[in-house]
Amino acid sequence: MTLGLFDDLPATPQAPEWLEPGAVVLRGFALPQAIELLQAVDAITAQAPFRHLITPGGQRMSVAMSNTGALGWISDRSGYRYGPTDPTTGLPWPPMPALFRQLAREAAEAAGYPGFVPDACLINRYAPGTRLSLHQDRDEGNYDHPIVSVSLGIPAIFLWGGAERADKARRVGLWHGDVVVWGGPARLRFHGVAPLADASHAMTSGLRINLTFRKASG
DNA sequence: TAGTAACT
DNA sequence: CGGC
Repeated sequence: MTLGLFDDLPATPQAPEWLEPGAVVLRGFALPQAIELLQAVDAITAQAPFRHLITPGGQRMSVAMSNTGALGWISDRSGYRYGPTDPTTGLPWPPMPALFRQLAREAAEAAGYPGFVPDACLINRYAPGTRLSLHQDRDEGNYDHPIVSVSLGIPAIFLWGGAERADKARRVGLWHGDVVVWGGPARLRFHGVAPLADASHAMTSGLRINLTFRKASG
């Protein structure tokens, strides 16, 4: 994608691409806010720095993570959970910017989930080679609320699996500005990210930034 | 088990 | 694969 000067500029408003009932890719949905979103990520991660979490099995995740909002997702040797404070600093996670909340609500509504009010935004930073193996989002209080995932920077191949880990995963390209929303019958689908290819993007210093919005409590 | 090794 |  090093040649794709205009890869993040869709020629026309894009039709929603349904992966299955309940799950949709909104191409370019976050493009108008991309610069502001990335500026906010810089401000947030100046307070809650990116770090590589450890899985319960003791392995270092290749994705660097931070959080914004009342709750943040964390992993360590004792498990996965949401918590109100950053284990690295002991401070509350930085408050979620109104722009983030609004984008998540609008994307969820466009996907058929009106009234989404996220209380957690996991910020994932991917460098070339970074991956995220297939998993389910199962650490939230209930599964009535959708997941909203915003892609910024260099492209990735999203792995869209099934209800069981062994199900074959579909490979879906995600570019700067794309937003994936899944909920309802698709809420517990396995998903992940293939190892990132080398690429560059002017707005992210050659990285991919992913914002994943969830309602973790309530 | 949000990762890895150790296979085929 | 074994501890939440």
